[in-house]
Amino acid sequence: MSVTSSQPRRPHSGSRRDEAARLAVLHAADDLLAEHGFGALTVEAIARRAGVAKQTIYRWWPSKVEILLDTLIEDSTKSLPVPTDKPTAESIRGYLRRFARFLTRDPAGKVLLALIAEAQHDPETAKSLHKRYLDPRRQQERDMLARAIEAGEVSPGLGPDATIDALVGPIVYRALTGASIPRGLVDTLVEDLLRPRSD
Amino acid sequence: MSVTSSQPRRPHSGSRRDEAARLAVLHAADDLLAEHGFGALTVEAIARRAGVAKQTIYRWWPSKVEILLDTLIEDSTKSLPVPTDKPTAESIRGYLRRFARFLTRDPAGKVLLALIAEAQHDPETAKSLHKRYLDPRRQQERDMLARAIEAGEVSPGLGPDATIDALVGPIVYRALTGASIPRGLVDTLVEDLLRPRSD
Amino acid sequence: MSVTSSQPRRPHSGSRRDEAARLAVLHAADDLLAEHGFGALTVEAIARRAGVAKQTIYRWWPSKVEILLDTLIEDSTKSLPVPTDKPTAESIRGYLRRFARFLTRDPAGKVLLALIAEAQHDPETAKSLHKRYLDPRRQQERDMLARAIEAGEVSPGLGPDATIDALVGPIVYRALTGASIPRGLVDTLVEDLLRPRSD
Amino acid sequence: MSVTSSQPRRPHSGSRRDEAARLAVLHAADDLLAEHGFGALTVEAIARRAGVAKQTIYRWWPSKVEILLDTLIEDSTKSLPVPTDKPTAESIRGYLRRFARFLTRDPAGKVLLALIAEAQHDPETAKSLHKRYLDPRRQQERDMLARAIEAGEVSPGLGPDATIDALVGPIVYRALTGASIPRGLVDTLVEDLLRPRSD
DNA sequence: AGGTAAACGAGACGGTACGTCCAGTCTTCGG
DNA sequence: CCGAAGACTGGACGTACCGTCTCGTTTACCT
Repeated sequence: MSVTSSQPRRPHSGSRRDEAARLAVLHAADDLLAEHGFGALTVEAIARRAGVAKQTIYRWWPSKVEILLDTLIEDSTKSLPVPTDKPTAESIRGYLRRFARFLTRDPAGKVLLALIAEAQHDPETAKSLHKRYLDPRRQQERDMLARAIEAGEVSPGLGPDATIDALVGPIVYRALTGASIPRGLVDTLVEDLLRPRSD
Repeated sequence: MSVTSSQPRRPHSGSRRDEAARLAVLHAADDLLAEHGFGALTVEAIARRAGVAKQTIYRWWPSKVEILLDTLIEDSTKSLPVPTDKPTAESIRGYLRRFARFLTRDPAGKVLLALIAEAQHDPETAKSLHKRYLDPRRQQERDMLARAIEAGEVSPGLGPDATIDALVGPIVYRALTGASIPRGLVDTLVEDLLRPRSD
Repeated sequence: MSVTSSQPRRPHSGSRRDEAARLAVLHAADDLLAEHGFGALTVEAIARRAGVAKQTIYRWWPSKVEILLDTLIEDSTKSLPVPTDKPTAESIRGYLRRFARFLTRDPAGKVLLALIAEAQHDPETAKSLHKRYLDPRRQQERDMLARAIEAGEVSPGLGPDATIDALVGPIVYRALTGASIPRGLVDTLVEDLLRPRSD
Repeated sequence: MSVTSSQPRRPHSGSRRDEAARLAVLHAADDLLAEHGFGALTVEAIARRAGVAKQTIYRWWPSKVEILLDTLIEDSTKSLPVPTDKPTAESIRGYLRRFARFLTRDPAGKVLLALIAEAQHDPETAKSLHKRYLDPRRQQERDMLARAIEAGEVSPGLGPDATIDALVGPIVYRALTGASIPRGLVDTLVEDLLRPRSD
């Protein structure tokens, strides 16, 4: 018997998790958020759009927040990596610019804003968002900052977390209030907060 | 003697808007948000708690967002006025500290966070929030800043709105992520962003 | 403008129960049972068919069994009254014949069979069926029988309930098993069970 | 009968139908019906209880009705045989008494009631119930009756099926309505219906 | 002083989404 | 090839709120 029908033609798999369904749900959630806003983001709508039964969603995700977290983590790992190579002020500025762009342009950025918003309404969301997204990312950002300080590139007047919040906060806040994020804002933040007067 | 009846004992009024009902709704909304979180803040629950018919709410407020805006405006006018008297760096720092305290301690601060959150989900909320709260307050903040600049007290490296966002953003962001706002953060923000290096 | 629109034009009433909705539900349930069988008799289908919201059903009926009981009581009061006037063997025979006809021909008869069936699956149904239908009707039947005995028309060899069950049981059983109920069966039951040999 | 292999030590057999699984399903169905009523009798629950995969059930039984029919046939063959030996009125009365006892006491009797009930809801069940249980049994009962008539033991005023229904109907009906079946009822039915007035 | 109009509480209504449960089908994997 | 395991679509369940509506009652204003 030869190699016949080696292409993976399977309507849906069976005893193992259906990867196609997983992706369909993730994309459906993303698309609905982008196209019709958070109000349209119901589990029923996701299921409808993904061509999947509601139960399949509830089997794998405890809530729609976790779906969004999945898409956010996947997307932001790809399109918004924290720099690990050159610990320079320049690379930090680049990261913040990409972050600003991510929040205002990339659909995945809307997902983060939506999750921050949802976290205000629901403590469970707050916990998940921290544990699965904010905290790990913050750790990487702290590393980035620590290496830049060690290299003598920057010397902030605040502790690591406060410094990062001072940089990131204005960007997030403007995104949340629908304002654009001008290049000069990021530059000035980096300039004023990472290189204080006294040297 | 006897008839005292100075207390407003009227089962319900008649042909004019019932002020007692208005206050009952506002307080019910506030209380529910504080006690049981945003999830419990349904129109039905507000009506139940306020001892008011649902229709009475819909008659006067187009949505529960407007209820929250009413409470927010009332409360933040009282407990968080924008300084108008002395245009000094010190008074700006004081304002920011009170703002930080408002967001993290005052129940009314939670209302602002909830509205910023809701604005991510619903454009109508975003519009109302800007028009009725953020924009007017921002105008006062711009005035405060302009007078301080004119008085030579501060000289920020950014335009007015960007400067204010750079100060306010970190505070809001930390509040949104459930972090405390240390005194040093506000001080350093004011120091670094309002009195940049002289060159 | 005169007496115009004295006819009761009201789309739906408001604060009082909507009689039109009540009837729509009852008829929808009846129709669905008749047209598509018990399997199609879901609350959702009834709501759909009646043009009524599901909640309107749950507001007034604790279960679909109670809906069926309502239709059954209403219908069988009309089309299958227990004779109250002439306490003769003939009137009893007539009643049994109408009962047989009701079970096999009248759509409302199917409702009774369905409820007897459902009572086997669910004790709550059994309780309701007895309390609201079987018991009151049985009381009337006992009265009918007692008066006939008193009048010397009949003299059964069994107690009242056993006698009635001996008459009614075969009819119900044949209906349940999809058999027809020949005239002679009813006649012979009356003959053999109500007028025993010894006199 | 050879090796008997009385200890049932086989985890599961392999290529032939697993008798242990078959029995486990049958008993699980019986037990669930007896313990938790018809409502608990879902295919999933049977599979769970029997320690068997759902598919194993669907492979061998087209529906849960057929499972119940299997148990019913097996049980009622054992505990409720139709008399074949002595064609007397007495043996018929004995059979009816055992039948009454079967319906009200034996768990397997509940299975028959449940199947009669289910047949009202689903035509497929009605067909199966007749074909596999009611019709064959009825044939035996007709034989029993015919032999008794031929022997001059009884002389009913009705045709065979009507006669049997007149005897069985009251018993089934009382069982369906949760009533007890007094000894005198069976006696009187036999007396009045099988030995009518001599004229 | 009486009549009218508005606001009130109450709550029924048609809807939409929730999260759960089961039916019946399908696929994988081990024996 | 059988059976255990279990993922999958589909659809009904009963609940919670939504925003709209109508009822009957209660004032306040305006003739």
